[in-house]
Amino acid sequence: MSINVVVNRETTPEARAVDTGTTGLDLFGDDRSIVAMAVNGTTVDLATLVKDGDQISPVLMTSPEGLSIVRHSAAHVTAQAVQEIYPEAKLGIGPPIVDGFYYDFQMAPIGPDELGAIEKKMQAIIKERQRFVRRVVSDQEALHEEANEPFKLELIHDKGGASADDGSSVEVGGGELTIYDNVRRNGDVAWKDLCRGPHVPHTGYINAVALTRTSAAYWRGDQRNQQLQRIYGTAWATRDDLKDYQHRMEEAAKRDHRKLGAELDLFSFHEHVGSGLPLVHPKGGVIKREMEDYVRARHIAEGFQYVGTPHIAKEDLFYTSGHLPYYAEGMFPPLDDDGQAYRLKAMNCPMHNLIFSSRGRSYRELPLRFFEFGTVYRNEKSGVVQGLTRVRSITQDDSHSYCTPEQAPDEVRHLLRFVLSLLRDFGMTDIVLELSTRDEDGKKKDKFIGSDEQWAKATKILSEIADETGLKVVDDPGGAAYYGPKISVQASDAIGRTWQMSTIQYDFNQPERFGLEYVASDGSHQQPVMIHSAKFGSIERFMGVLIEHYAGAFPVWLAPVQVVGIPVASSFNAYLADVLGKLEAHGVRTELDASDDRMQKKIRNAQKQKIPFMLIVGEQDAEAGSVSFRFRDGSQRNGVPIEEAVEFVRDWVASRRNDDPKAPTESPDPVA
RNA sequence: GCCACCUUAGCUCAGUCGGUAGAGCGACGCUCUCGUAAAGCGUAGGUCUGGGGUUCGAUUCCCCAAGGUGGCUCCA
Repeated sequence: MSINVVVNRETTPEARAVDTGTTGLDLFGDDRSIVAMAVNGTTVDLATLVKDGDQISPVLMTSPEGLSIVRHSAAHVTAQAVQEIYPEAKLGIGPPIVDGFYYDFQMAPIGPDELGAIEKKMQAIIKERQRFVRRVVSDQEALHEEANEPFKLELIHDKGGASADDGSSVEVGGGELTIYDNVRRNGDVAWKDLCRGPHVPHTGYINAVALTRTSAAYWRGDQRNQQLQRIYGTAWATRDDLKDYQHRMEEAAKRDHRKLGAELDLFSFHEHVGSGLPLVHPKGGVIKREMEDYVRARHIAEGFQYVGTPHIAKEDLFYTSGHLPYYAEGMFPPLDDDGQAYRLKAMNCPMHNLIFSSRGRSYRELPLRFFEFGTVYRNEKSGVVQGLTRVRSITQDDSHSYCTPEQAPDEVRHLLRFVLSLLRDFGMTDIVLELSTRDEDGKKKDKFIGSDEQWAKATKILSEIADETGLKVVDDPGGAAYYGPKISVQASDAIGRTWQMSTIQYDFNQPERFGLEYVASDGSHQQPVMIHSAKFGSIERFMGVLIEHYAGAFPVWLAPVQVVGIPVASSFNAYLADVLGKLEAHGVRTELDASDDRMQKKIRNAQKQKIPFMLIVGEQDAEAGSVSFRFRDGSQRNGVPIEEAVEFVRDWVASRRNDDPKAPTESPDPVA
C-alpha cells in the first residue's frame, strides 16, 4: 500500500526523529502516536514510514478520519478569525460534524452578512501556514492560560463535559489537558485553544473551506443554558471536493419537496389556515389517495380491520390514557363547550382502546388489529414546523394490535416485516432501524411509566426482533414513548438524508389504564398487550419524503398525470382525445394539452411536470393509426399502433412498478 | 419556545440613499397550424405580508404581529 504525502519534518520532535528518506511528507502527532497526513503529493511506500519501532498511522485527507481532522482544524481557524475581528468573543466548542464543522461563541448576534469578513480573515490565516503545535498542560496551567475563556474553564473543571454531536469530547480527553498553539513562521503564537486534537500540521492544509450559516445554540445543548452564536462551515480535502459538495447541496435544493410541491401543484400552506396545516391540491390529492388506497388494501390483506374515530374527545379520555399530563404541551389547548372541556386528539390509541372494550373479547379473537387513517393534531412549537415533514395536522396510518403476552413477539415480528415490505413497495430500500428505549441513567426517568421489569422485557423483545431483520440497528436511549419502547424505521432518500418513518411501539401501560381485558381459554380475565404501529408514520411526511426521493418524477402508478397528449397541431386534438379516452377506460390518468402553444413548448411543460408518458401525434401517426411516445428520460418510441400503445401504458400503470418507462434500447448489432 | 435572516404582480426576482413601483415567466386576447425542452404581438394584474409609530410624505426608518427560511431545543 502506498499513499500520497508531503513532508515537513519540523512539526514535532517525534516527527523530526523519523527520517523517511523522502521529501514531501508531513508528520505530526502527539506522545502516543505519530500521524502522517497525506495530500496530493508524491507517492511514498508505507514501509518507509516505520522507523525505530515507531508505528506511524497514515491518514488520508480524504478519509473520514482525515476529513474530520481537517474540519476540526478549520473550526480552530474560524475561531481564530472570529476572535481577531471580535476580540470580546468567548469560545464555546468547535467540533467536526457531517460534511463540516461549527464553532460556538458568546458574542453579539451575527448574521450571514458577517461571514464574508470572517472568511477573508480565515484565508489570511491559512495563507500564513501557521503550525498547530500540541502542548500538554497541567490543570493549574490550563486554568491560568484559559482565564479569559469562561466556557473553557468550565470544561477544565469538568474534564471533558461538553460533547460533540457524535458524543465525543473535542476539547478535553484522554485524561490530560492539551492546548494547541497556532504558531507563525517567526515562532510567535498567533492563537491558542484548549483542545484534544489532533490537527493538521499547519493551516495551509485547510485549502477548501467555506462558512455556510449562522445560528444560535444552547451551551451544552441545554435549553436552560445561555444561547451562544454558532457558525457553521464546510471543509474538504480539495477544492474539487468542496465544489462537489456545493453542487450536491444545489441538487438537494432542487428536489426540496416544498419547492416541488409548488412547482407540481401538489400542496400549499396559507397563513389564514395556519402554520404546519397543509392544503392538498388535486394533484397532491391523487398521490395521497393512491398511497392510502394501496396501504388500506395491504392492511386488510394482513388481517387489520378498518375503523374510524372522531377528531375530538372529552379531555378525560386523555387523562385516562395518560397523554395528559405527560404529553400536554404537544396537544392543542382545550375547547370549552359549556364547561365541558374537549381536546383535539393528538393520537388515536385511546379511541381504539374504547372500540376494543366496547364488548367482551375472547382470546380467540386475538390478535385483534384495528387500523385507520387518523388525523391527529399536535401543537408543535412555532420554530419546528417544516414543509410536510413536520406538520401540525398529521394523518397517521395508525394501527393497534391487541394480543396475548405470548403473541406479542410474533405480532411485532409480523408488523416489522409488513412495514418493511410496504416501504419497499414505495421504492424506499435504504433502511436503518432505531431502537428507542427508556433513559436508563435516570435523567428523564420520570417521563416514563411502568415497572423496570416491564421495560426490560419489552425492550428485550424489540431488540431481538430488530436484530433478526439483519438491518443496521441504532440505539436511541431516552427516545421511547412514555408507555413503552419502540422500533422506528429510518429511510434514506435518494440523496442520503435519513427520515424517521414507521414506528412500532410496545405498550403495557394503556391496556392497564383502560382496564382492557379478554377472556382466556381457562375462563380467566387477562390483560392484553397493545402494539402501536404506523407504517408511514404520517402520510404528509411520507409524501414529502417520496417527493424528494423521486425528485418529483413519481413512478407511473403514483404520478398525478400519467399520460399527456401532445398534438403537433390542433387538427390532431380529436384523434388524440380518442386515444386518451381508451386509456381512461382502463383507469389511466390522462390530460390533453390543447393549448395554443407550440408542440415543443408542450413537451417542455410536460417534461417540467415530470409526466411519465407523452403521446405525440402529427400527420404521420394520424395516417398510420399510431402514436409516438416520448418518455421522461427524453427517449422516444415512434409509430406505435394505438392498441399496442394502450396496452403498454395500461400494463405499466397496473404493475405498480417503481422504475421509469423508457424506450427499449437498440439491440447491439444483430448481424455483425 | 430561542437566535439570525427573509416577505415587492400567480411564480422568480429588480428597484426606491424617504417623493406610492419594474422585468421575465405565467394568465388572458389576437395572429401563426407547426414532429420531440420556450413562435410573434398585445392586454390585464400590485393598499410593496398585516397593524402601529416617526415624518409634510413610509414599500423604504423604528416597534409589534403573522407567515417563511436556516439552526438550537423539542418531536408518541
